[in-house]
Amino acid sequence: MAGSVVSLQDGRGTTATQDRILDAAEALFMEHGFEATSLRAITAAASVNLAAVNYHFGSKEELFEAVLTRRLDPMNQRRVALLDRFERDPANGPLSCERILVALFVPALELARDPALGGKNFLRLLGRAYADPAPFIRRFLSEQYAQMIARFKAAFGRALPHLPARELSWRLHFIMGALSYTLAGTDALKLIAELSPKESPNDEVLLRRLAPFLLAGLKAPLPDLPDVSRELDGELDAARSR
Amino acid sequence: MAGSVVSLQDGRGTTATQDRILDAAEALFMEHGFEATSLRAITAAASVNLAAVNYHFGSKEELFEAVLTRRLDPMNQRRVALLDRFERDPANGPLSCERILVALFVPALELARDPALGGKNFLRLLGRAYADPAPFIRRFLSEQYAQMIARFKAAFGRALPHLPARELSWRLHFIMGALSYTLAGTDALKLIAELSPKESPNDEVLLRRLAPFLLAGLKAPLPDLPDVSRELDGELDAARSR
DNA sequence: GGTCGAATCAAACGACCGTTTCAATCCTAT
DNA sequence: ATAGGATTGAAACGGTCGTTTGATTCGACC
Repeated sequence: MAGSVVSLQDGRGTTATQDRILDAAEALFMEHGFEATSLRAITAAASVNLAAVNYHFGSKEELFEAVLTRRLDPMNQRRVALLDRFERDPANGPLSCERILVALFVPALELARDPALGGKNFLRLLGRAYADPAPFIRRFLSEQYAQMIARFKAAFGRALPHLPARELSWRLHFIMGALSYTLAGTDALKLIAELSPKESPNDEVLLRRLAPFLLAGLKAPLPDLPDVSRELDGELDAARSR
Repeated sequence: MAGSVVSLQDGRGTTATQDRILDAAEALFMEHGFEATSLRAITAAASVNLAAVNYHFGSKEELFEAVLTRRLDPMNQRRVALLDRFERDPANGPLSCERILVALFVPALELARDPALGGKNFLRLLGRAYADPAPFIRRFLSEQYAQMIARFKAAFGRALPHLPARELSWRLHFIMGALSYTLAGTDALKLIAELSPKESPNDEVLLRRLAPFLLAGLKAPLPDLPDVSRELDGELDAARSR
């Protein structure tokens, strides 16, 4: 029970043991997922006693949340802070979609780039968590993201005044999906190595390809009755009567 | 061992027991993932003896592959067949991106729509599998998808002759990512209910929103040095020196 | 220097896991 | 009808799981 009160042994509220556990858990959760990673594997990798996890974090689920919070919370705060700074900057008039997307991407890039901050491992873990239907994970993520998403939705809404709110919500959903899938990408790294053998396979070239793609999707004309939709109708009718 | 030879008890090469196992496994794998779903839970839900899975499928992993193959194989064959039909159709000249995307989406929609074909459950399971780094899952999926992806990449390449092959590969990757994430979507159904309370929350409205978004991304101008890229550079430099 | 809480440790708990075994049963083909 | 393979059944195998316990060590403070 004493573990629930943060230690004051160092300035950041965590002990060396807790940090070693978090580092090992981050790497193993990323590689095998939550369910398939055992506390014994984590404590062995961290050179720590098995009971230390339950002592310091309470349970395996709480450890998982701590792993996510450690990186996700600062990243989302940086995102909102960056957006605030852009919005207050009087030089550029109304905020463009490009700059909003920059505020969304740059903190993720900084995290991926700085090995001391966890780097690529964490982004892959985050992408996995996004696809996990476990209730406690979904609850945790939506709580963590709710504020940030709301802020960015408002910003995009001002940048795209002609876009109905409902349509914007969908497109933001698609953006977060493509982003998390791309970052989780077990295949993405392989793809980079195959396609760009000269570029070092970091997440930066990845996001630099993703941004124009998403921007075009964001600005796409309204799909009231676009070609693809009509063709979809026709094909589905044809398929139904086959 | 005898189970490895398919029974001839019915016309489709599977027994009623095997079908019940596949149905139960599909639902449970979808809900809890591969690792967190036990054979005991599957066999109990299927009202089948525990040993039946190892008898009929060999192992838990092979059962998982059988669950995927049952739906995925016909769906991808339908995709390629549809694309073939479009390409051979002399009426419409060179194939448009819209029609290629239709060939990619319609078989998924048919599967999602027909409850007898497994419906939404399977698409969610597929989305999960896409994000799973387990080696046997990744190997299986890339084998299953390799042919289909290659065919569609070639088709898109003809429809977008100005787009370098490398860029096209990236955008196809993004498309498959957004598609699988959206279909896996634990959040998507919730989003539909919130945004479109009048529409029945099926996958069709979902894909109808996704298609225009992805089409715009596909046709996006080349990101040689787009605004967002330059802004990204600037912001990253600024962040580095902070 | 002794005290007291925080932290670590080895060991065990009960539960559940995937898989195997082998006898009992079913179904088909002779 | 009956032989023989295909299928099902109950039970157990060895392991691993998350969590708990109770003793032991550590380190700051009066």
